[in-house]
Amino acid sequence: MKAQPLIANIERIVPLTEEEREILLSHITYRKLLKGQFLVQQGDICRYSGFVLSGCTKTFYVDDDGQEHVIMFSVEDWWASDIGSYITQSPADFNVQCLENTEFALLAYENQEALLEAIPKMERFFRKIIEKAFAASQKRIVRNFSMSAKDRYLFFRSQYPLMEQRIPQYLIASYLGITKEFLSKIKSQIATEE
Amino acid sequence: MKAQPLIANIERIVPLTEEEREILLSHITYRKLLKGQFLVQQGDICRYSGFVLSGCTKTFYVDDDGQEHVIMFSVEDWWASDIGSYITQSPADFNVQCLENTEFALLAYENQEALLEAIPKMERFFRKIIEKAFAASQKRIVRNFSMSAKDRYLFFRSQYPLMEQRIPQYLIASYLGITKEFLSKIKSQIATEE
DNA sequence: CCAAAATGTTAAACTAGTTTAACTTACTTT
DNA sequence: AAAGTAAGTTAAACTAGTTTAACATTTTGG
Repeated sequence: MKAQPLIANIERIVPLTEEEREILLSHITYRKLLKGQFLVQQGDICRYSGFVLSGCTKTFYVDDDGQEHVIMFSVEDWWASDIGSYITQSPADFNVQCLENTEFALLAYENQEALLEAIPKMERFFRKIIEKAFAASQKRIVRNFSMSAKDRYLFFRSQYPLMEQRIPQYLIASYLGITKEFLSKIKSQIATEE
Repeated sequence: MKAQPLIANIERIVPLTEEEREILLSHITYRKLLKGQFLVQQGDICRYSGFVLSGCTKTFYVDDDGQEHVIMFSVEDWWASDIGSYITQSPADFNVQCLENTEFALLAYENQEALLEAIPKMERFFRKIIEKAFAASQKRIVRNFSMSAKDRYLFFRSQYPLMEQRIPQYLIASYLGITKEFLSKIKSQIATEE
């Protein structure tokens, strides 16, 4: 069944009965987007949280100078959305765009509300995953201040060893908060060290 | 009653019955710490989430070179803890230290579990505040990459106009990810502009 | 299979922010 | 009121990372 990875992901935190699984699935829709298409665009209201079944997205902000800043990548088994916009149903600060053809299990905002009404223990699931994401985000802020660009790159590589093969370097540079030219320099420096 | 600000804070998100308020309060303890004392220390397990009734704390990380990096300040009506450590009950990455004599309403980890058992809708409260904190954290990451130190300082000043009066400049510099010397330079630059 | 577009590299000139160090000012404590 | 410590300032020398620009390589679509 298509949503198997989503069910598995949820049940790692809150086990569900067969009935609950069915209720859950009745609140989920599916959508395939092509490479380049957007799940949300800056300024729009983010109507969906997307659980990635296959493919890959980038979440990014375009600043006043037109520069892109990647804040996260989402691959299989991760969620993608602009949470700030989703929870308040107000205009998004971020864009979520597909880097590959991407298949999502979508939870529309209204459906999340209905789902939490129907299965209150799902509150627990969402609380736990956001807690984890928040803790990770705080640590990232500290890394950005306490580590050099080179060390952040090495950390990224060790934390997500598979991402580098699917994501262009200039987007990884953006995620690390540096220019693609400087990442290129770092990489050649690492290469000559070895 | 001492915990009034906490009750008010919670009821802005989930209204409680009189009975629920009592159950809630039975899970709360109170603690006063002096300026300089710690609610959590890096390496310890964070046993409490602290809601600040009066006073002020800094949450910070000390890196391998011994440098402090402030990730947040908590004043009245804010929570303070190392969430990563609290939720997993594993060693803390951060310190929470009082910048003033500080009075907390504490929610011990075991008590949070019991409280969520007793009043399931409290899940909703914690989910909502963490969602908000996470969205804010993501935006902060982007600001740190897309804005100059001067603009980050001006943003901080406009977002938290009262903090500057209670918190030493060198800690604000740390929060902004710059040295105290550079913040000093920024301030004199702003002063001559006006 | 070719052309164009997207991605990646190199290097020189530059700049935002750091480091070091000396000095000033403001709090505490006695 | 003195003395010590914590906090803030200034300025010169420095460096991590940016900018610009030219070129190399890979991927993609027609």
